[in-house]
This record gives sequence, structure tokens and C-alpha cells, in this order.
Amino acid sequence: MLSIGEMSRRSGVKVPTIRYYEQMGLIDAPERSAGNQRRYTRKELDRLTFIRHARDLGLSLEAIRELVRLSEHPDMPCAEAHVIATAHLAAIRERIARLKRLEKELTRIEAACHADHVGDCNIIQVLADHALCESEH
Amino acid sequence: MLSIGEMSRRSGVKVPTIRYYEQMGLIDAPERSAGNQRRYTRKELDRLTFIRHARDLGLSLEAIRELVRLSEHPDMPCAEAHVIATAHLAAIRERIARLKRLEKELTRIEAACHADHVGDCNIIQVLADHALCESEH
DNA sequence: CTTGAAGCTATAGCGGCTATAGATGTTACA
DNA sequence: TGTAACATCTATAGCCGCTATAGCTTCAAG
Repeated sequence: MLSIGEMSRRSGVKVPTIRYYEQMGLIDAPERSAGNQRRYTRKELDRLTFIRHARDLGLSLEAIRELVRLSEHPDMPCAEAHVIATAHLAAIRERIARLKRLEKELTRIEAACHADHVGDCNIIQVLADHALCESEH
Repeated sequence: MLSIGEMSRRSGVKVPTIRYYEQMGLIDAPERSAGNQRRYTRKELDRLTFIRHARDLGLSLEAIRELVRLSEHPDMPCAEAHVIATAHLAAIRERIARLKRLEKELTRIEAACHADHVGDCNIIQVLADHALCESEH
């Protein structure tokens, strides 16, 4: 039986976050010791690791809740899991594309300014005047 | 004199968000009409547009507060503005790099699964077992 | 048997909004 | 001038995904 601190160390999820996940219904309320402290099994550590991993990949708690539900019914079709992963992948790709546009824009703004004082500074100027932008954002 | 709704339409910042920015000290409290409604000047619209633009570029309210402060002192050296922009650029590049790793990982996970039901599904399996990952995250 | 770390619950705060409720103001048209 | 429709006002709560704090209890080592 693992204490919550042990779980935290092994999964890399902070103690208050574990309690938060329990509250949010991502993990079941575990057994308790005589003195009301949480006691976890190996299986519960596995699920926490699963959650940690999915969070690292940027999945929302909502999506993870769904995946956890799926993983508990191994005979269900896994199309749903694919839908979740694919949707997430699309979202990530969009974020990358958007960030790249921002990067380009900021690089341009940054490189363009050789002023000494704010009055002539392109950074401030370009921010103030959207018309000077190259891309849409 | 512009009403808050007019400001919203022209800047693309939602009405409650404008009030929020005022509360957060990003814009000054404007004049009021006889009936206590906000009335803005052209100059205040410009500042709001500035903020909108900076937000679009992903800058934090904190960073924007700083830039607004700078823009009000046009004789100040603009090195500080560069610091803010450069730091932000670095953050964006890091986020891009991280997202690309996630994209690769998720693509791999997704492509690897040709199962019919959850029991054999790689998506779930890979999430459950970090050891199956290729990259760190 | 004592001490100090770890655990407990409940609550508040973070950023950056967004939504709601219920009251009041403004404006266009009859 | 009246009225109806819409805009605005304040105050407050909620969103996500935690994180921090306070004040208490329990556990494990020496």
C-alpha cells in the first residue's frame, strides 16, 4: 500500500494535484488507513501515471476522463480513442502553425528596430498599429 | 466620445474584457456620461488596440502593462521593450519546439494502432506505459 | 514516548477572461 | 413626449488546472 507522498514521488504528480484529480473524478477515492490517510494500490499508481502521461501530451482532463473510461472497458471499439487523439493532434498542429506566424512577426518586429529611445521604437509602434503587420493573427 | 460598445466593435475586445482591463490597470478609467456610462476618446481606443494586438501576439497582461508604461515615456531608452519582445520570442520558440515533439509522439501513437477494440489499442497502451515513448516530455 | 515529517480538510488565489442577475441609461421612432 | 428596445452599469460567480495557505491529526523513526 502506497501513501499519497509515495504516489507523488513515483508518478511525478504533486500531492495536492492527486487529491484534486480524485475530486475531479479522474481517479477513484482510495482506501484509507485507520487514521484516515489515503492508501493506494499498484493499479492506482498505474492510472495516475497514465493521467500524468496524457497531461504531458497536453490532453485536457475532460479528454483524459474519456480515455480512462475507455481503458476500463477493453472490449469496446477503440475508434473513440482515435477520435480523441486525432482531434488533439489537429489542435496541436493548429497551435504550432499559429505560433510560427507569431514567431515570424515578432522576429521581424525585433530585427527592424535600431532606435535608441521608445519614441522611435518599432516594437511599440508596430503593436500600436495593426496595419503594419505582415500576417493576419 | 465613444461608448464601451463602440470601443468593443472597433477594437475587437469584448465589452466585459474592456472593463476587466480597466480594473487590472491596463487602461485608465475613462470619463463618464451624466448617467455614469463610460465615454472614451480616440486616444483610449488606440491604447486598447495596442493591447489587443499585443494579446494576439501572446504577450501576458503583465508584459503589456510594461509596454504601455514604456510607450507613455517616448524619451526612455527602448532596450526594455527589446528585452520583453526577445524574452517572449524565446518563450514562443520553446513552445513550438515542445509542441513539435508532442506532434511527433501523437502521430506515432496514432499511426501505430490498427486494433478494433480498446484492449489492444496502442493509444491507451502507450499512454499507460511511459517506457514506450520515444521522446522525453 | 517524543518529535518532526507527512497527511488531512477546507478555502482562497492564480491568469485572463466569460457569464449571469438585476438595476439603470440611452436612443429611435410614433 | 412616451415608450420600447437595446446598451450599459455593478457585483458576483464560474471556467481550467492547478497551487498555496491555515490549522489540525496521524504516522514512523529513534
